Amino acid sequence: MRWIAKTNLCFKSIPAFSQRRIVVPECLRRYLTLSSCPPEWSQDAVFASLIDGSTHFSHLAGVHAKMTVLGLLENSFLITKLVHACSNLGDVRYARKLFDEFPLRDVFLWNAIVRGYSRHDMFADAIVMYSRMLCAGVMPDGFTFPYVLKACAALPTLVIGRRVHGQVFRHGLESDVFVQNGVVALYTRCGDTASARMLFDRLGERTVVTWTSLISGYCQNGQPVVALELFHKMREDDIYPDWIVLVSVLRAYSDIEDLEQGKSLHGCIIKMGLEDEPDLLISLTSMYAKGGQVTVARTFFDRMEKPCLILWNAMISGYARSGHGEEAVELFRNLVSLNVRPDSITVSSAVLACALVGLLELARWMDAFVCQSDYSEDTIVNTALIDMYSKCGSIQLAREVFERTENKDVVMWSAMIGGYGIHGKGQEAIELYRAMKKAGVHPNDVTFIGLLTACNHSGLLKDGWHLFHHMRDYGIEPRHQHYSCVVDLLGRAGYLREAYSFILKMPIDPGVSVWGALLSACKTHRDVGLGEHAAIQLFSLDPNNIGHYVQLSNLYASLRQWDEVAKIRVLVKERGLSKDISYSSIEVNGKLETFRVGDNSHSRFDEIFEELERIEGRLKESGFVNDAESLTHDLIDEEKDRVLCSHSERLAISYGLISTPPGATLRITKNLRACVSCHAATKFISKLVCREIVVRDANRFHHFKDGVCSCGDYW
DNA sequence: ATAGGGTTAG
Repeated sequence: MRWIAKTNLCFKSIPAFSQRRIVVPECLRRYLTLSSCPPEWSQDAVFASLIDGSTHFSHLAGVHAKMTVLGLLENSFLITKLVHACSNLGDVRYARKLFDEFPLRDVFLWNAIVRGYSRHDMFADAIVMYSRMLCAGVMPDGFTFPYVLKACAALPTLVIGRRVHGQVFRHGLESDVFVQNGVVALYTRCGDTASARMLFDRLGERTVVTWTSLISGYCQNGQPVVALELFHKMREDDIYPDWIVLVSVLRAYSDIEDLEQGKSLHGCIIKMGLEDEPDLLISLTSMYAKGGQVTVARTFFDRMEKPCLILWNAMISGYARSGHGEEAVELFRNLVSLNVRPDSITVSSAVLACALVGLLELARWMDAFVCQSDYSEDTIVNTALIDMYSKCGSIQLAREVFERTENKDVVMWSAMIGGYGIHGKGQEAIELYRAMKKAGVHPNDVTFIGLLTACNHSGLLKDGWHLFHHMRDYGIEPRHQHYSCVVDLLGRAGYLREAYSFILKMPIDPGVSVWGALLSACKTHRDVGLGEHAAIQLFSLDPNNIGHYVQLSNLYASLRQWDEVAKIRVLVKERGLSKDISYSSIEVNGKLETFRVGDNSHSRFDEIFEELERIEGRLKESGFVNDAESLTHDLIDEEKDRVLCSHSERLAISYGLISTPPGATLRITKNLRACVSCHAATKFISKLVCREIVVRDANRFHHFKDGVCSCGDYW
């Protein structure tokens, strides 16, 4: 008894100690070595404390051994506690062993084992144990269902979940808040927000958890606006938000791209004193990064001494999603060098970032990384790789990834089809589509966007038209993108009137993309009347987008209507817009060099300019004439030549020619669409210098070889 | 003992 007194620990203080979850102290461990318990002690209470105070599985094993010696294994209360503690400390198998060895199981013991499996994501086992419990004739209670429902929510279908929901009624638990929260979460997690909403509306009692389930459900099913409405209703109901519901609300603001509202919520979070909640910090990081405020996001990231993987992922994907590909790749390299193990989300975000950067050499590095990682078979990662390679200019390497992946889903097929699309390989895209159907994979709306784009870029009017009408056979309702593809298709081919009447017959409001497609077609075919009509729609729908003004101005310029061009320039100035600066980048030795129009800042400018002049001279010799239609100013011919020759694309080509070995492919990326004159010149140059030149413009890829372009002058 | 959240591909 003396050792107890010495440590100032009397029996009364044991429960307090167990609640604080302190490591089993030495004194209690010594107790385990005694052969019997002092008679005035309650053995049960001491062992309960020992179990609760264990912080390592080895402690529990010791306690279990002692219980065996003392013959305490008949006590269902203690066994339940042991099972519970074992699963908490990570050894569900040991918990199951204890469970199996104890034949007289009450509802508490059953709950403990179901909970153990559910908490460790072993959902099938949780459901199996639940059904065995029913077979054993034990009545589930209000604690059983939350665990079981959580397991059901993780299954891909609602079949079992619905059955369990029925059993909730049979056991009279339809007014238990915890159980009902589980049911609401079940339906939202399985994507059935309608059922979840119906249940929610009928509930008598709702806690912040109930609201959170539904709000996050709407977020995950692409209805952030509804999620936000619900959040405001929740506030009207005087439910005080906690940090978990705010996670979903931040995501909703991020999804509707309303950074201002997000910022003001951030202010509230600071006032509520929740800013240091690590998991809320992840949401804030993600929101700011996706919203383009990468510097702010980065300060959150840097604030953490040891960021968790999800924070890494949020930062990397945030960089990528806001167009900061290089920063994303750099951060991914940081992670790798710190020996942090990436998961499939990290890797797919990094692959997405590489697609954005566009360097083929970087793409190959990323591919090699994936191949030696745990994710070489991962469908999502490989889909990202296919997209990456096609955006980095190599449709062949994209196809290799496609071929080597075993499990192809619709998304992967669609990515490959879309890849052929932006490379102007319409026939290949259609062939692949046939193969996909043959493989028993059903197309979705994205598949058709890829197909229609492919038809567009290859001028396959009939095929595109046919495919568009084919969508309905699959029950797919066309979206804006599909309609704009068709308008593009008709418009490029010169069927401007048909395109316009097609727009008038659309069942949904034609948006920016549809009118944009029409305007662009009017520019190609120099139809001022219809072009102006399209432009007026665009100016009211999307007044701050400089691109529409440039398009209309170019249309006027192509018809030499300089007065109109000047009017547009005034309009642009009035609205305070400025023209996007055009630039081209070229990949040399795995590095990007960027040029703007008339750029003379490069260290090798003299050599570049010399090469440029040499090339222009040879072009003229072979009869090439610069087409001035893409200029918006009324210049004399000589000036036009000078401006066109110093277009960023030509500077990039010249630099490529002097800094790579003869015959090497040149890979160029432009931020805007290819201009008519440079496109024609590049075709000539490819033949003149016997080089393949790959140009990625804002829309698609052009492969120049032997004087022709893969786009067939159709872009 | 219970339920809710954050990061990926077209």
